[in-house]
Amino acid sequence: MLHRYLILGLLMDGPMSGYDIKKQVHSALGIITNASYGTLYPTLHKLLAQDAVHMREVAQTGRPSKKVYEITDQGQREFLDWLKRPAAADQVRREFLLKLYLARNLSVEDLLALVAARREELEVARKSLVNERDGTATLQEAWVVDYALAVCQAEADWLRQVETHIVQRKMLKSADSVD
Amino acid sequence: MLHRYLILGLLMDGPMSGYDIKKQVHSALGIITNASYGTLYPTLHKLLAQDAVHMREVAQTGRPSKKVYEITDQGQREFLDWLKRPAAADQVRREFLLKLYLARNLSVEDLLALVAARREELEVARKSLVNERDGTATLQEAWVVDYALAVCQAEADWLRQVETHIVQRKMLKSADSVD
DNA sequence: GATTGCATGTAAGGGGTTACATGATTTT
DNA sequence: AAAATCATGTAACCCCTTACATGCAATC
Repeated sequence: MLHRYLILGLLMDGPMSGYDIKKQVHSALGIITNASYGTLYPTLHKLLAQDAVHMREVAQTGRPSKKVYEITDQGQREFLDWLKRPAAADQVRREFLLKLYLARNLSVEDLLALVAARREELEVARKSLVNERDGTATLQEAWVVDYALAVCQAEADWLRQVETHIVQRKMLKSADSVD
Repeated sequence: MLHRYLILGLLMDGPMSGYDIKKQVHSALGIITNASYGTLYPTLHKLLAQDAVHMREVAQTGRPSKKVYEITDQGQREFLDWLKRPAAADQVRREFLLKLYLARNLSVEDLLALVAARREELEVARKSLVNERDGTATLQEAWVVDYALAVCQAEADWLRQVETHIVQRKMLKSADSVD
């Protein structure tokens, strides 16, 4: 469903091919979705069958011909309706959080290793987001990147706290065993 | 896949029925997943068929008999292997972010309404998280709630910035039209 | 007498990923 | 000669949600 509106929304700025859409998703929207061709093309076909878009084939010299999709009036109406409705709750599957919750079964050392690995991942993500932030062309793109940066930073801060808890508990335990 | 390890992880603390698992998911793990019976029972059946758990039926007086699942050695190995592997990347679908990205097509008033609605939602979520935080029994539960609170706060702060941008742009526009 | 809690499940469908398949052209 | 870019798609599968179906016991 999300990808239906994603496509309609991109087509609001002008006709595009499926390939063009994929490119834009990959470059500017990775924070929102990782949609692949296996999602994008079938969704376009569905939109076409439902007259939310229409399509014309454009021949090109030296390149395969492409199918350019254009949003219809009906499609525009559907998109604007969706846009004004309050957003559905985010669906986020956070494997790392689950691991942390279930980590009673892990030694303190393994736990710290898990946390450290996550922090490194976050740092890598943060750096690439900072780069991305410099290349943002529109205000909207900047908002999305800023969101990702804010969440990234919040998780990093939280992780530092978790790390402190773990270390404190470790010290308590060793104090116990010394007594 | 997530729910496979979730179940194995909960069974590491002792045998449980599917119903027990559902209760624990609902009370302590709502931030991580909202798994319903439609996920939990079939996953248990799969785990059973693969000898990661075994099951015995326990008759009860005055209540329906229940099927108590216990993790096997093989299941424990599988779980601990998973726990030590670095976590898979979070899978996300953030509808609100998508709307904001595509909101070029919205009037400033509608945009501000969208943002305001989101801020209210966040405030409601924050309050219920603060309550939940008070009721946490284990360190792990507290970590999870703290994570949710941190992300919630980060998004609220970011939204305030976005709101400022929108208002500034609005003022720029009206200054233009005065000239 | 109605609702909530305990306890189990299935069926249909939605939304998505991964891998595969094809083929020309341009760049390295 | 190999790899990347342009361009389209399908098939199989996975995970999960929603809605439905059942039935007894305890509480309000």
